[in-house]
Parts: sequence; structure tokens; C-alpha cells
Amino acid sequence: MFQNLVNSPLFKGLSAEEVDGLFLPLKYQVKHFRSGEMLAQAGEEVDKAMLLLEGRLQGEMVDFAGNSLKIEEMDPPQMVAAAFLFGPASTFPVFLSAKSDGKILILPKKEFTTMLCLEPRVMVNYLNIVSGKAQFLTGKITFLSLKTIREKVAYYLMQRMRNGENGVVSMDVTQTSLADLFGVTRPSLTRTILDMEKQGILAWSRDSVTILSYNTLNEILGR
Amino acid sequence: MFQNLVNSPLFKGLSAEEVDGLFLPLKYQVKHFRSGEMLAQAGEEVDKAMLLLEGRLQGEMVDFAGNSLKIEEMDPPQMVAAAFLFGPASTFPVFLSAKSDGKILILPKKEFTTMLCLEPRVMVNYLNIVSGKAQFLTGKITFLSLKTIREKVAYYLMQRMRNGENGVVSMDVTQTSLADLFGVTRPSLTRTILDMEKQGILAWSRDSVTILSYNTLNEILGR
DNA sequence: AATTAAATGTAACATTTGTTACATTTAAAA
DNA sequence: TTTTAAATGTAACAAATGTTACATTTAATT
Repeated sequence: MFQNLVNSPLFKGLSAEEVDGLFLPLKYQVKHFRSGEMLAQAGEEVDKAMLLLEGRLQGEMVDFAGNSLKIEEMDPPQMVAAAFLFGPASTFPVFLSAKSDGKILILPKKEFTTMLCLEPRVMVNYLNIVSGKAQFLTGKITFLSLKTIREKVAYYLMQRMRNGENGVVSMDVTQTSLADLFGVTRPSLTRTILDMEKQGILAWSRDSVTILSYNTLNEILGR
Repeated sequence: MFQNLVNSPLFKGLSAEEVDGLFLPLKYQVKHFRSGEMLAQAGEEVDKAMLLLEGRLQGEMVDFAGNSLKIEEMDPPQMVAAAFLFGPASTFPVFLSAKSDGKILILPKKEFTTMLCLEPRVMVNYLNIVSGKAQFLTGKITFLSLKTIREKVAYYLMQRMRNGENGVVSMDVTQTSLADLFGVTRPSLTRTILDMEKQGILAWSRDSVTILSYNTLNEILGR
């Protein structure tokens, strides 16, 4: 019935038959949407679980200054605003709009709760999703609390290292979009990068960055 | 047995007997701690549910620059690091230390999961807690993404207004600690406040702030 | 009332970042 | 290949914030 959903994190570990069986006693509806359509306003109450079946959505947080700080895009199959169905302020934190045509499955909160009780595996999956969101946001906060552009660059590169790639980080984004991600202006980012190059900390080319002084990067981040 | 726990958000709606009954089939342990003791390092794995029974804890996030950005203090009865028991990176996000002597109840993750399945009300409570954390963090991010000190002051005062208090916000914190909360230096905050006073936007006294131009505050926040 | 500590006001200067504008390079499209 | 658009380099200047140091006020303590 909902083959898509089987691949969703929410139904991880369940077979297609088990998922179908799970929905049998539940009341739900499927809604189609069109590209560009606004699906939810920030502040609107969340009283239904929304499972994206097809199409692409975009949640963007708009601060008071009107700058849109992109938080995430969503591909199916995935639950929408998973961390905002429960909790004291169950309202949308972002403006949710469609980037393409598609459809979502809508399940009233009560039905969703019933489903969690019926199937412990789904409950654990849901807990993993919501907890994951909280952890993602914690990471975002860590990043946002870095004050200088130097620190942001250092942190970003450290994150991207991981694998014993011998000090080379492959770059799949432009400085322009990186500046956007960092919430700084592009000339300022470029200036900082060039400074760091002049100081022999790194070498920045179009498609990769070579870290020349690991130590200095660590010093920038306070060891 | 654990009278404290009955008043915990996790067991909201349950009687003392029900809580005791819930723990009967579970394996748990109670650990005592002393003031100043470090209970968990950031990065350490979370594989046990920790319920604070007595004493006061403090979770502080230390960024790379060594600045401690206080996130929250905890009073009993409450679950510790609730949003980090599940999820992909189940590691402590903060340094957890004791601000007084006390004790915590420790429940292995498996036992905790069993408990959630046994009692749907606890499951919903837990979902409310974890979702609430995610929502709290979202709010934190909104604040951190404000760029200027002016914006932070404006946002802070708007948050504190609410009740039809006729433009008067009572201040229970000093400028010094407010600067700390904002992540800026104290002289800079003072300068900004004085500027705003000179511009007739507000009047800041020790124990209260009077908002003189609501409109200007909104303009600062981009309407 | 006198003393002390904390909070707040103030100022000069350094540092960082934003703003704007334009040049140059690189990649993609015609 | 030529053309075009995007990305990047550069620079002068403005604005915001940090740094440091000290004065002044306020509240708490003795």
C-alpha cells in the first residue's frame, strides 16, 4: 500500500506487510500538494503527523530581520516536523513549503500515538528521530556560538576531516554558499580564507582544501 | 518508594502506587554524588537513563574557545540528558556536574525502553520532554542567530513583555549577567542600552525596563 | 554610619566584520 | 571557440563589537 514508507526511518525494521497491517485500524488521509505551495506557517499548531510520501519539501526558518536561515530540505519518505507533534509548544518552527509536486500522509495525533503503542519498534524509531533532531540542533548551536569567521572555518574543516584523508578536505560547495551557511558575507569569508592561506594554515582550491597546520586550527578552536 | 518521582514530568498523571509498580520488574540502581563532582563528560556515551532524585545539577556546554555557555540547571525530580538517550549520536552534549550533594536513579536503556512500552502515559510524557527539548533548542537558535546586540536586547524585551504590563518589564538579572547570557561583553551591552535610552526607545533602571517606543523595537527586529 | 563589594557609566583604541564596487579568474553554454 | 555567467580576489571605508582601564553609583555588610 505505502511501499515508500517501508524505507522511512520511522518504519525501519518493519516489513511492508507489517506497515500495511499497522495502518489498518488507523484513520488517515493522503493530501496532494503542488510545487511552491505553502504547507504550514511558522507558529501554526501541529496536531497531525505528516509523512512525506512523494515530492520535496523545504523548511525555512525566517528570523525577525527577514533573513532566511535555511535549516533543512526533506526528501521522502520522511516525517515532517517530527519534533513538534509533542511537547509544550506544538507549533511549527519553520515555514514549510513545497519544492515540487508531491503528496503527504496525514495522521491525527491521537492515531499516531495509538500507532506508537501498537508497535514498540516504531516507538523506538520515533524516539531516535526526535532525539536526533535535538542532537542536530545542539550541533547547530555549537556552530552558531562560534564567534569569529576564523573559528567557523576551523570548525567546519575539522568536521569534514574524519577519515584519514591526510589533511585534504574535498569541497563540494562554493565559498559563496559557504558564506551563506556561515551567516557571514562572502567578501569577509574570502578575506579570512586568504589570511589563513597567507599564514600557511591551509591551501584552498576550488575542489579541495589542504590543511597545512593542524595545530593552528586547534589553537583557533582553543586547543 | 520514590515519592519524588511522582512529581517528575516523566511520571505525570501516574499515582505513587503506579510508579512503584512500574519499577517492580525493572533493574535499576541509585547512585549518590557529591557537590562539585563531574557526572559526565561531553562526548561520553549515554546508555543509561538518569533520573535526578535529589540535589542540583548543572549542564554546561563548553565551546572550543573554552567559554562556558550555560545551557541549563536542573532541579529534581527530572530526567537528565533526556534527549540523548536515543538518537544516532547518543553522547552527552554537555559537561554534567553536581552543584550540591544528591542522588540519581540509573536505569539501563533497555529497561527504560521496556518501561515506555509498559506504560503509554510515560511514553507520551517522555515524548513531550524530548520534543520540548528540541523546541527549546529551536528557540535558542532563533536567539543566537540575532546578529547585533540591539536585536538581542529588543528580542529579549519582547519575550519578557507578554502580560499587559503596559510597557514595563521587571528585571531580575543584572546587566552583567545579561551580557553573559547574550554572549557579549558587558561594556558593549551597556553602551547599546545607553544608546537606546538616548534615542528614547526605553528607560532602563535597576529593577525594571520601560519600553517607550514599541514601534522602534519592532523595527529593529525587522517589523 | 562607615566600609566594602558589586554593578554600572564612560572613554580611547583595536579588531572584526559588513558594505560596496570592481577586477579577475574559472566553468559552463552557445 | 566565443560568449556568458558564476565564482573568486581585492580594496577602501563604515559599523559594530571587543579590550582595557578607570570613575561613579548602588547595595550589602560590618
